Amino acid sequence: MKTQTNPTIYTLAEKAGVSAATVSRALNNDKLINIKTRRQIQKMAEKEGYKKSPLARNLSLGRTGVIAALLPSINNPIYTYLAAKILERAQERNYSVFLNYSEDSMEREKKILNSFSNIQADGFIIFPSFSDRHEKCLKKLNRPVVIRGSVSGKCPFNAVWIDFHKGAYEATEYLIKQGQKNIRYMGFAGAVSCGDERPSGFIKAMSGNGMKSPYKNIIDTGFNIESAYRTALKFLSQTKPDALLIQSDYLAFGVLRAIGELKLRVPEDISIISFDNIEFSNYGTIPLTTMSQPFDEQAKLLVNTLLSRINNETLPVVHKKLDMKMILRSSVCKKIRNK
Amino acid sequence: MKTQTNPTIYTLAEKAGVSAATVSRALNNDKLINIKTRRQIQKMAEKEGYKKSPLARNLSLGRTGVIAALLPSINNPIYTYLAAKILERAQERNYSVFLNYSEDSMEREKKILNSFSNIQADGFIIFPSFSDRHEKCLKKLNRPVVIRGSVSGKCPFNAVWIDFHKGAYEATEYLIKQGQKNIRYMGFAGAVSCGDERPSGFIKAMSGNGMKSPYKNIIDTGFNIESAYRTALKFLSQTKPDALLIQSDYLAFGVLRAIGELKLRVPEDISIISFDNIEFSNYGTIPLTTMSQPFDEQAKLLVNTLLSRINNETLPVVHKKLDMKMILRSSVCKKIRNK
DNA sequence: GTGAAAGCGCTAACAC
DNA sequence: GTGTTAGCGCTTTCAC
Repeated sequence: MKTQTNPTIYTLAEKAGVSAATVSRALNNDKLINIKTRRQIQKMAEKEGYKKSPLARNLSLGRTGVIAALLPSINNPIYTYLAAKILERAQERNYSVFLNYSEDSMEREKKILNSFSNIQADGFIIFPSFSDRHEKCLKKLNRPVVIRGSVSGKCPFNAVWIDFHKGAYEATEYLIKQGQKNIRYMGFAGAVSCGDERPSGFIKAMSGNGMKSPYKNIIDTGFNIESAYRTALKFLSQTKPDALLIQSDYLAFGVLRAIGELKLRVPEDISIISFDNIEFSNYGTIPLTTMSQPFDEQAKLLVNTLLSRINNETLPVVHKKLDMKMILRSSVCKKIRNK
Repeated sequence: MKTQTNPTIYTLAEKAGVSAATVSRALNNDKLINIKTRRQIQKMAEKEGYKKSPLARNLSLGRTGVIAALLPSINNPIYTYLAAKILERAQERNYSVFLNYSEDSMEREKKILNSFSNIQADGFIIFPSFSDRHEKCLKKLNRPVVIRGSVSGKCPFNAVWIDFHKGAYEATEYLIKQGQKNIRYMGFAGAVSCGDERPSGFIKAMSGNGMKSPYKNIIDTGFNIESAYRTALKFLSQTKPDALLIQSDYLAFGVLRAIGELKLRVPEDISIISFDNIEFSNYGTIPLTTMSQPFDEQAKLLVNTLLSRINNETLPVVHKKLDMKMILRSSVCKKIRNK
């Protein structure tokens, strides 16, 4: 019972009395090989506990078997969740994923993007969070890329994104229908420069309802939860809007802290709708009404389009927009006006 | 300006008029190579945009360059955060990480563990969440393992864990000092079987203060946030304890929803301490007092001990216990008794 | 239908 | 101090 080294196609070949090439073909279920020998070899491999070496395989195939991903943040669960789903999908297809997070700095985002040309990956998944001016950089990669974010029709890369414009529009309309008048949008202003269409959806709904200067109703929270908290604390101690539309559930939790400190009640004093439908949004003191984005479908789409492109570089570029769904919970109420 | 294939040690060797072996050595900064030629080759590699192929390197070195990890859950941010930190540390050392989540099923945990013997990895990081009876299974792996969880002194694997016992003890003592009397512990009972020492710390503190039958004060919430919510809703509509000690911030958010629905206030009606110090615990309507566990240090320790072991299998087994720190926030108050 | 042999890009034992 | 060579485990072209 000695510790023996793992079986390889050579040891199998020897045992089976055939060549290594035959074993290789048989294990890849190559139709060229006689069905009987094929089965026989497969059975024997199974029995010997044979495991393909991805390393050797990939080296031989001239690929790396890794896809590199750039995501915005480690703290917002939507991204770690998406990352986990991307991982799962990729692992199913025998790819591994090299994860990177830009966190809250444009410099870091650029740096990582540049470092991507040093890392050999078969393809890239990019969530731009500070700038959409990455084209030259991504072109230099010289490898398939899929962007998670809205792009113009002529963008040469695959892209999948969420219809935040429509989502924000619907959410705002809903608030208005509930009798809310003084509504503010809160979010990271920098996101607009890389295709965040929530503000524009908000503005469209507000102007459509005859409200003046909706642009002034947009408040920059900064990128992270702490800055959202601080901004909200300052803002809400001066102003008492009826309702808030918040860029993400994540930032909403920052705002909620400010609301709690100011002894305001949700939704009686202030209604809230946010975006994403992270698991936490359904828990905590007040379950949040939110615009849900599809997780599994999105992750699947991201890795599938990328892998198809990797395996066939001549495929046409695909741009795919996904819809949101409103999840009604307890953070919005009907506004009763007594005047 | 044609698309040329990447430089290899061979193309470099040719250009430099030396052998490939020399290039390889120079790039590994091997002292054997004349310092001048070394620098020269390094410079040229830089200039030509040479990138080492990890595939070829690892194949040659007879390793895979991957470490496989089994974590409990994709939803509790503490694990995704820890995962991200583990990833970072591993990437620094040129290892990639194969992540797996057992989610809420013992079957899945077992299945993944078994599948680990099929995946060639250089080492394993295991967070047991349902059972600690994995020894035979882990032994079969025949590779270095580090366990994140408490183990007995004779456990043959590396392990690092958090001193939850002490943490729970201190948290409970603190509640008692604040005048809380009727205190309950809520958490996933199944965790005890794999070394969760929070309940025992809680019991020790409670009995030490002369409270009778502290065992009855332990409530099983199940594994996930939804079951924690349901359990709390049922429990709290019948009983009104002074304070709750909750196994994790994550589960606390489930409990908070129940508290919110029952129109109870934190901390006026009920005080709360939980564990982990995830980012969310500092936000939401009420910032949570929590027992913080070290993230960065933990991740570093996990991958460092594993990698040392991988590179030197004769190293002694290390068991390392990490301390918690109490983070005072707003979910606990002094209990004023009027009687 | 199967085998021989070269090649993927690197490392390391051995020779000089 | 540097070169030669074999080898890591697989795929695939070309022969037979």
